[in-house]
Formats: sequence, C-alpha cells, structure tokens
Amino acid sequence: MGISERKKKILAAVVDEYVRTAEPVGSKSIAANAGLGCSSATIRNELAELVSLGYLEQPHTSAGRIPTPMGYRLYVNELMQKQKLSLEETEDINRRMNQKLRELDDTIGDISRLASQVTNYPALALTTRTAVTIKRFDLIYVDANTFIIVALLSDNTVKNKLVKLPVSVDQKLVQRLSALFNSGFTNITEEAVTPLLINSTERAADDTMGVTSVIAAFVIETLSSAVAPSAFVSGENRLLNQPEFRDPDKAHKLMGYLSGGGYILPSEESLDEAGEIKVLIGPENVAEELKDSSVVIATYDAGDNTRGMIGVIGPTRMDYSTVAAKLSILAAGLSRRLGGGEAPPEGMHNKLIIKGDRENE
Amino acid sequence: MGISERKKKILAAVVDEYVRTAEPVGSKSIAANAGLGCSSATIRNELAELVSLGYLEQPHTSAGRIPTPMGYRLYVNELMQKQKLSLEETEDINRRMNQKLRELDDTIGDISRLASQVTNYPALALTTRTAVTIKRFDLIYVDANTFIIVALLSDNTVKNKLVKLPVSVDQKLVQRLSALFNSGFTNITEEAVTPLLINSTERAADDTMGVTSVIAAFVIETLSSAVAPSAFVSGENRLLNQPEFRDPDKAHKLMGYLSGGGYILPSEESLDEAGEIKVLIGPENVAEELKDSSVVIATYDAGDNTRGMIGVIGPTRMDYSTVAAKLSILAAGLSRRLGGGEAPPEGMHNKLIIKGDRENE
DNA sequence: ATTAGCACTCGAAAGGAAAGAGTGCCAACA
DNA sequence: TGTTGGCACTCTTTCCTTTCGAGTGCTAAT
Repeated sequence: MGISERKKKILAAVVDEYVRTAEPVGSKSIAANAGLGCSSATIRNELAELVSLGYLEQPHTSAGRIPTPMGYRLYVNELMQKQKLSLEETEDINRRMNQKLRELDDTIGDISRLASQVTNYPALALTTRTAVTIKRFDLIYVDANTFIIVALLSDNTVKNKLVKLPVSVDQKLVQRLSALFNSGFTNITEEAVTPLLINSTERAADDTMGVTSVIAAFVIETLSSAVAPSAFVSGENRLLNQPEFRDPDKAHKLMGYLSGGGYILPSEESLDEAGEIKVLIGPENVAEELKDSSVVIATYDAGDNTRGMIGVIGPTRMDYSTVAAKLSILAAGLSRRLGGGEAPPEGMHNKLIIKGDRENE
Repeated sequence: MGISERKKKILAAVVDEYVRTAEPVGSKSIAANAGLGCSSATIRNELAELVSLGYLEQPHTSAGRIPTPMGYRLYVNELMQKQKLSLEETEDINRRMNQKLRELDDTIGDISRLASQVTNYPALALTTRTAVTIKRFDLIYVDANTFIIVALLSDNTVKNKLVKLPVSVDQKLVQRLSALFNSGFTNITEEAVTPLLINSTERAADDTMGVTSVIAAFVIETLSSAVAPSAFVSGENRLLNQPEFRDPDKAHKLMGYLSGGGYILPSEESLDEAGEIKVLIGPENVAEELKDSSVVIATYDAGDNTRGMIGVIGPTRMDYSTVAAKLSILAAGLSRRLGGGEAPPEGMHNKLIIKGDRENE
C-alpha cells in the first residue's frame, strides 16, 4: 500500500509550498528547500511517479506540480504536522472569545465572525438542537391590554414576547393561564402541542378572548425555531483574498451560495463528537458549488442536546493545519463555555483529532 | 441660469443609457434612441458643451461620454422620471416584508437582506435610538441559584437574562430586589445608573451576595446596547454583479469596508424626516472608500424616538430611480409597521421626496 | 442653427516573437 | 540499481506591433 517515505516528504513539501505561494511547484525549489539530500533530477523522477499515483497533477506539461484532492487528503490524514499555535495566538483567540461570549445567547453570528477574523477565511457557524422543550412559563401582566410571555427553555435560553391585545384582559385570567401553561405545556415537544391540548386549555382557563391561542402560537413558534438549525455565514468577502477567486464570476458564485445560507455541512447526522475536526476536500463536498473548495469543520458541544459546528471555507489550497488548530481552540472554548459540563482547562493546547472521509484508509 | 431643455434631454439620455450598458455612450446612439429630431452632429456639439459645463466627461478622446457626479446630481434632482413600480412589484415587496416582519424585533438584519434582494445591490440597515429607558422589571425566581431578569423597555422591546449564581439566594431577596429595581431603576437613562444608586439599592435590599450588582450590570448593558446604533450590512456579494467591481481588489476593498460595519451614513444628525430619500453620489460621500460609489438611503420612523435607515450601495452608475422607488416602499412599510402611528395605507404608491446635497441649488 | 463628410485619435483586440520556467529523457556515474 | 548533470523540448507568459473600429472635432454646405 503505502508509498515511500521520501515520496511522502516530497508530497508534503509540494503541499506546503503550494499553500504558501499558490503557484505550481517545481522540482528545483523542492530540492533546494525540502532538505532531503538529493538533486532536482531525482525529485523529478519521484514527482512523475506521484503524478501517476494520483497525488499530484500538472496544469500542463512543463509546469510544476500541484496537489490533487487525493494528495491533500493524504497530507491532511498523515503528513501535515499538527500546528501548534504560539501561546500569544492562543491567548489572543481566547481573549477575543471571552469578549464576544460575554453575552452569547444565540449570537452564533459573533462566533462566525470571530472564526472568520481569526482564520481570514469565510466562516460559518451553525447549531442544531434536538428536542428542546419549555421548562417553565411566566406571564407578566403589564396592563389591561398587555402582558409579556417569558419562557425558559430546556437549553437554558430564555425567550420572551410582548403581547398587545385588542381587548382588555383581567389579571386573574393571566394568572390562570400562567398556571395552566406551566403544567400543560412544559417538557413537551412541538408535536405534542395539539389543537386538542390548546382547546382544552382554553376551556379550562375560561378564556373567551382567544388569549390562549396567542400563547400557544408563541409556544409553537418558539419550539420550532429553537429546533430549527440556525446558520450564520460571515466574512464572505475574505474569499477575495485568495488568488483562486480573483475571477469575479467564480467568487460571486460561491459567495452567493454561501450567503444564501447554502448548505455546506456534510449532513446533519454527521455531526461528530465534539472536539473532532473534519476536513472536506474539494470533490468530497456534496454541494456542487463547493466542489473545488475545501471546508474545515469543528464540532463543539453546546450542552443539552445541542451540537454546534464552526467551520471555514477556502480553496482546496488551504492552510489546513493552522485553520484546524484555530478552529479547535474556538470549538474547545465554546464547549467549555456553553457545554456547561466538565471541559478541559483553558490554557491547554488541546489535542487535534482530525478526521475525514474514510476512503483512504 | 439652467441649461437648455435639449441639453437636459441629452444628459438624461446619456445617464439612462450608461446606467443600462455601463459603456460610454456616443452621439450616434443618442440620435437614434432619444427621439429628439436632430442628427448626431448636433448632438456632438451639445455633448461637447455638456462636457465643458462639467456634467459629462470622456474617458479619453474618441470615446463616448459618461456622466460626472455633477451630471448624476442634476439627473437625480431634476431629470430622472420617478419610477413607478408595477403593481406586482410593489405587492411582491410588501408581501415579502410581511413575511419577514412577522417576528421582527431587532432583526434589522432581515430588513437589510430584503432590501438587498429586492434591489440587487448590497444593502445596509441601521437604527438609532435615543433615550431608551426601562419601563418595568421582573425578576423570576427559578431555583435557589437561578433567576431570570426580564426588562420591558420604553420602546416596547423586552430583554431578558438568565442568571446563575454560585451561591444560593432566597426568594425573599429576589422579591425585594424586584421591587427596588422597579422603583429605582425605571425610567432612567444609562448615565443615571450610578455606583451610588447601586450601593444604596444593595444596602436597602440587604443583599450580601452581590446579586444587586449582577442586575445592575444587566441594566447598564441593556441600556447601552439599546441606545447603541445597530447596523447590518448584507448582500455584499452583489457588488460583484457590477462591472465596475470586476476588479477584485476594488471589490474587496469596498466589501471589507462594508462588512467591517464601515460607516456610510452621512452623519447621525442628518437622519431626516421619515419618508425622505437621500442620494449621495460618489465624492459626496464622506468615507474615502465610498468616493466612487453611490448610496441611496431611505429613512423610516420606528416609533418611540427611533429612526431607522435602509440604504443600498452601488456604483455611481446606479439605477437611482428604481432603487429609490423600492427603498421608498420598504421604508413606508417599516414606518407603518414599526412606527405605530398613523401611516399611509398599504396599497398606495407613496410620493418620492428625493433630497440630496444642497450644493446644486 | 443644423447637417454631411472626412481626417484623426485612441483604445481594444489580434497576432507573433522572445523569454523563461520546468519537464522528460539519456548517458554517465557511484 | 538508484542518482545525477545535461540538454532538447514544451508550453505559458509577457511584451511589442499591427490592425480595426468606434467616436470625435472640424469644416464647409444648407
């Protein structure tokens, strides 16, 4: 199976150099820089073999080599040296996360922005929740036409809504409804909110003005939007940093896809264990628009059945190791802050577990 | 003073054509299309004069003419025929607004996205509030370590926060604090939340565990973020539709500026009366990055001391009249929905009041 | 005042030559 | 057998020149 050690070194050198320069890399520069003691002619022979093995390709005869997706895959799985960020970088990321997260509730937008800033690629953040329920209701009576619904969800976020009624409603009714909803509508999922339940509540509360249905609508709305995966893409413009997107049409196409909330993630169920990093290279992506881009995704644990992902999108020629390291820090930070549970201490460089498609194993 | 009627017609023809094609327009095509009965030679003479008057310019000798910012200004102020959108278009916009706004609280992001979709230019939305206060507090006791702060603001939005304490706190204390905050912290602005006030409240509540300061922090945070102007830019990628931004560097620069929340708006106090449309052409913009772009801004009234703006950014060669018409509908819709007050009925095409710099009057 | 005609200008597009990077292969070598 | 220097070859990139054409400015005629 495997290929010779030297071939691997050469492949790694090609990838590193290509990532850095975005230019096809020639035998000469490898001989000069990669520090294996042999001449360019030898390298040429090896390169030719790597091409026929499918790890590299040539844009045209008499140009240098660039990695194929298969080449990147091997690089990511085996070759790339796990990037240790400097302590300053790590601290910087953590500090910025602290600033942003002070008030983090559902502002995954901030996370996404942060990831984009830190990596200098477009980034996306998304969360999927399963089975969110309401833990507790409170109805706050404000005045005869107005009350506030407050709901504490099972994921410990709080939703509210100010309700203005066209009719007056008396405080007693609000209290009755508050009690009824607390007993009848807590700890149930959206599907369990049936017209039957609503009707019987309405009758029990002796509500002749339709207040019950207003509250029920809020419940449904809250539960369904809480469960709906929410996504946020930001920093699309950073795509234009990359030489491969200097063609405005290409850039536009991908950016349009991204900001359309285009979906990227492999598929819902492949949200892996928190802490893992997943790399999808070029054609490994499902979406047509991403076929020649790569996506690096980190999964974090946001507690209570909530999994989140942060990821970045870039050209296949991407600085996988740095990006993976940075995302890993972000994901660990998020797990620590949101997961509620026991989490690795802040300062620690956490181990990267890189995982990708299985096709090369 | 003004220039001859025919010159105006010619100028309008140049702008219209240039907006459509993005190519310098020559005397011949004007003679053919503008329908004033004279030959291209005559047009040429007129064009030459328009150039020397400063309304047009030539990229180079022997090219057609393109409008200068001054030319656009005249066009916007006097020449452009107010676009009447078709009924379908109007309805479409209103319908989409209805969908989005159902749950509009502070999701100006949605508005911005909508504006961008509708106009096909990048769009921004922003709101400035002045003097927001808290109308009413409720502290909801959840368990010994947990309570929820609910605040109803003067602009009728509700903010909340779930507070988890490291220590147990008894229900009585929560009630006392609730009452104290309701009397002491309502109807005051951020500046009035002094350490003195906080201290005295803490003492009055007999709070030895620092709960008071947690709530006070929430108050400060809430008031300051409510007053902070919030902005949202979206659809940056649509910039790439425009031929003048095919140069990725140019595009990147502007997009970076935009998504950096770069600020565009002329200046805070120039938020004009709701219903007005403001056009800033090229160098009329203050920001260096916008010097060769144009901005069209509509102001709407969001009720209770809140003014909002929605605007779009595009090249100076912009379809001002359509954009103005569309923004006008959006702004009217927002005023109607958010302003609470009396507003023009939905179906009505509202009159455009276009306002720009005064320099040409 | 308008128009037809014409020489002129200047950019954009097309063609071609030269430069340069990098390869593939061969013959020599350890 | 694996490695190396050398060299001819290929293909792209760049630059220069030429050509083409749109559009002008001017002039003389109406």
